[in-house]
Amino acid sequence: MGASKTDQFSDQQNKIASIAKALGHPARIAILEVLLSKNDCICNDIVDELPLAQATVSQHLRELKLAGIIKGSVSGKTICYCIDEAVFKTLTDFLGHATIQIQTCKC
Amino acid sequence: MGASKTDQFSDQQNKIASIAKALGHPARIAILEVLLSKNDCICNDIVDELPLAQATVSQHLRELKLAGIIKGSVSGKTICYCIDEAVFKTLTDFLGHATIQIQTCKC
DNA sequence: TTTTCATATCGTAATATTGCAATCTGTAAA
DNA sequence: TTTACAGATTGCAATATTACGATATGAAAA
Repeated sequence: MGASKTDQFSDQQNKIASIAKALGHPARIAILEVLLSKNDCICNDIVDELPLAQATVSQHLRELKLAGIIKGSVSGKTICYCIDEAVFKTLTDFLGHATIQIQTCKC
Repeated sequence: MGASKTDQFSDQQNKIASIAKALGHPARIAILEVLLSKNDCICNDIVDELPLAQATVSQHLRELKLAGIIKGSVSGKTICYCIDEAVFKTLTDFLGHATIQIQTCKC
């Protein structure tokens, strides 16, 4: 074995996990921060601001795209990356609901 | 290479990423859901409710513990696991701030 | 003390992720 | 067209994660 037993869990659980997983790397958090801080979100800017090679950044962007967190649209010679608020919200909602349910620990 | 270049990113970025990473597996989402749904959070219950072997569940609990998301305190023969609201909040806050900053995409 | 039960840890195999150089693709300028 | 540039993809090596059987640990019950 070694592979995740994703089929044993609900779609909801897998969905939330995959979004969280996509956020589970400092480079991807850094990418989001760059996207958030700019109006014009061109990939080259991101590469310039990260301590990683172009190929690696492109790969991280792919992960974020696969999880649905960002969307990229071709804009001439460059690509415009934007955050998809809706998908982002799936995780926020889960965390919100969870937080409400947290009880004072009896132990 | 292959290892994460964590030292190239800020403590904040690493912290948020590590919490998100810990949530990045459906089994760990399922574990949290079990913990949230019960007042008495004994590990054995968790094992019973997950489609994974005891050793595997224990390992997932360890990951959540390492990320600071849950805390386990020995309670006689069993262990009581509880969610740490504060650490949980670190991610919620990041997502909250991010959401506010999201701008309508110009592209 | 021996047994039993709950959980952790170890060892190991399968698979996934991370990172980068090199290369490919597609667009716009020359 | 050729050139140049922005990104994506490929291939590969290093490392990390996932899963589980087997075993260890530690506490209460017998």
